[in-house]
Amino acid sequence: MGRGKIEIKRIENANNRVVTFSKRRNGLVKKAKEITVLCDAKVALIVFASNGKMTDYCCPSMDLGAMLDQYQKLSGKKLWDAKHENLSNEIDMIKKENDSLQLELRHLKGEDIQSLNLKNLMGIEHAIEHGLDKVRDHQMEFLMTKRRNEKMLVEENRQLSFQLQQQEMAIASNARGMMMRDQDGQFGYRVQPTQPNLQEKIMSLVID
Amino acid sequence: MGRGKIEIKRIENANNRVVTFSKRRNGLVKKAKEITVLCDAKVALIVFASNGKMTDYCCPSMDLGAMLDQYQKLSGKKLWDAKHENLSNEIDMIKKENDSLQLELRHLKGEDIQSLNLKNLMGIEHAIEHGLDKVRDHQMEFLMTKRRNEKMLVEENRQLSFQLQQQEMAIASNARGMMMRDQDGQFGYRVQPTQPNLQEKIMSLVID
DNA sequence: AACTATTTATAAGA
DNA sequence: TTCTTATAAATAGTT
Repeated sequence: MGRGKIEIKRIENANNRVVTFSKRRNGLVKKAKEITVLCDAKVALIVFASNGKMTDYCCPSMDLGAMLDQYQKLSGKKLWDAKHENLSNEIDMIKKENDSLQLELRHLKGEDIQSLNLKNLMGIEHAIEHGLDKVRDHQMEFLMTKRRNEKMLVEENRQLSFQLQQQEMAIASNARGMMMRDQDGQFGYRVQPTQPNLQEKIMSLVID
Repeated sequence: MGRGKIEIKRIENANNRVVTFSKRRNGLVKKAKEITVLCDAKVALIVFASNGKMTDYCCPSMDLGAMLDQYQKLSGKKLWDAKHENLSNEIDMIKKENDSLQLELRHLKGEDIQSLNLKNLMGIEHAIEHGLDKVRDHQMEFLMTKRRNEKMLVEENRQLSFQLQQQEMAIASNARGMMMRDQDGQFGYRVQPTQPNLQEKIMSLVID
């Protein structure tokens, strides 16, 4: 339908090919619209040019998603259902793993053990005992740390008291000389702990 | 293009509509194929007749699924991606639940407890102790059952031995009379336990 | 992008 | 549905 007849094979001249594509694509979309209106048909059309540019048409009465759902039903071919199935299978797998974890957890808590035989029970008992040992070991570490810290606190207190006492004595012995020169009492003494941050550190450990 | 010009509006005569649909659908598919070959284009076409019957065409160089993937990328519209997202989210949720179960499990086994504080440790200790109690209770039930079964076995043995002895005595006392009439010894005695299935039942319990 | 000679599609009829 | 055919529509090559 044109000045000359053409064979239906790839148009080698790139420019002609692009022009023809443009004309025929428009014709195709027009025809799609026409059959939609004339015949109550539902049409979905997607066209990619060789340069990747896309044109699409979908009848106004149904969106593409619905068209494709219908397509899958009628053709039996899977578009996204296959991907869905993969994901669903993965969900099933994880759920099963989850269930077995939950069961193992309940067993370790002594629940749902009615159906277990003696061998299983003994295995679980050993696992629990082992866990208990470890947890208690760790608690013990905590307590040891606490005790060490308490000892350090006590020692620190002792040193502080000692220093305080020494300084009070120094003040007392100097008081008389000071009284002579410092009428306003503007020079005082501050008591500084030897390791100023240590007490805070220790307290946080003890409270924890 | 035909014997007369027609307006592009729904064809009211049902028969004409069906006929026109058939002709134009063929034309549409033909044009789709032609542009595919002539212009290196990728075309997907789905047509539903008003009676629901479907026709589809997809260029040979790309399957419909790939076409639609591309469509989603280029158009930004979502076809199945939304459904996928839901499933993916569900997977993430279950995986998280899984992880926390695994962690709880490891804690009960005394693993990965370095980061726990004393309060958590004590909670876990109590859970473990409780579980251990329950498991041991249940083991104890097993052992009690076994012991009961052993007693029953012993009692059964005692009765069987007694019956055996009695029958042997009976045989011995009748043996002389028998010898007179039964030269071939074809008549014998079978020892039957009083409850033939009991031993098997008990054995299965003990072995379990 | 427009033009137009031709081919192609198809509406109506059988 | 299919075939036929007159005619409308699409479009290949040209400008």
